Amino acid sequence: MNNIVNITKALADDNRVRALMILAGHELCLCQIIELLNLAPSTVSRHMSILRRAGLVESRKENRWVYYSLPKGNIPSYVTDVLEWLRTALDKDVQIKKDRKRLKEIMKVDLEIICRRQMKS
Amino acid sequence: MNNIVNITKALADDNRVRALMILAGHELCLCQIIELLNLAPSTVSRHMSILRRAGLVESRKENRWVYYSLPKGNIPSYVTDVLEWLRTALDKDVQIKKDRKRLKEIMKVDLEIICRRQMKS
DNA sequence: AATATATTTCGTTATTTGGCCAAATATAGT
DNA sequence: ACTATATTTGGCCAAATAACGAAATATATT
Repeated sequence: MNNIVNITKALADDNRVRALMILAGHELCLCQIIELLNLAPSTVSRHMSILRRAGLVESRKENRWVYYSLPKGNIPSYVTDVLEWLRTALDKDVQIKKDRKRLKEIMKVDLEIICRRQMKS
Repeated sequence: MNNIVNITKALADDNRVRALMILAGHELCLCQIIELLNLAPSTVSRHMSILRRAGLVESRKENRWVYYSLPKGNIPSYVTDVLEWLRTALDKDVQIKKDRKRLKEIMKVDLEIICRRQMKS
C-alpha cells in the first residue's frame, strides 16, 4: 500500500504530472524540465526526486547533466499501468498539448544555453 | 488535467484508498466505513466527499443513512481505468486483506447498533 | 410538534507540502 | 588546484490538508 500511495502522492501535483507527461518518448535533462515548468531549479529537482522515489522516473548522470526518463526494464506492472493510464487520460489535455509544443522549441536550443539562462535569473 | 489531478489527489491518502477498496462489490453505509477506518464521523464524511468530488464514488441517501458505492453507469473511462489499476495493485496488500476480513465482521452487525456505538465515543 | 439519530459543515489545531533562496556537492575544463 | 557550471540539500515561509469536537442539517419515530 505504501508503494501505491507513494505513487498517487507523486501524481497529486500538476507540475509533477506535467513533467512526467513531457518525458514520454525521450529522456530530458533537468534544465529542460526546469525551462518547461518555469520554476526554480531547486524546486524542479525536488519534484523529480519525488517522482524517482515513487519509481515513476529514472535518472542518469552524464557529465554535468542529469537526464530523466520514464523507467525501462524490470518495472512492477503497477508502475507501467499507472503511466499508461495517465498517458491515455491526458493525451488530449490542453495544458499537455501546449507543453509538447513548447518542448519542441526547447529541444532546439543547446543545453548549455538553456542552463546558463537559468543561472542568471 | 484538473479532472485527473483531482483523482490523484483523492487517491493520495491511505484512508481514502482503504475506503475505496472496501467498496468493491457492494455499497456500504457511512457508519460502516467509519467503523472500519476508526476515525471521527466528520473526518470520514469529509474523506468520502473528496472521493465523490473526484468521481470515484457515488452516494445515495436512504432514510437516515447514506450509502456509498463505486460509480456505475455512464462513467468516464479514466475513472474505471484508475479504479481497475488500484484494485489490481492492492489485491494482495496486507492492510487491504485485513480490512476485508474486518469488514465481514462489521457487516454482520446491524447498522443501528454500529451507528449508536459511534455516538457514544 | 418534539425527540432521537445519522450525516455534514464549521472552526480550530497540527502537520505536510510547494515554493524560493542560499549554501553544499559533484563534475569539467583551465 | 582553481573556476565555472549543473544539480541537490537545507532552511524558511505561506498555503493546503487531515484530524477533531461542536454545532447545524436532514430524516424518522413518538
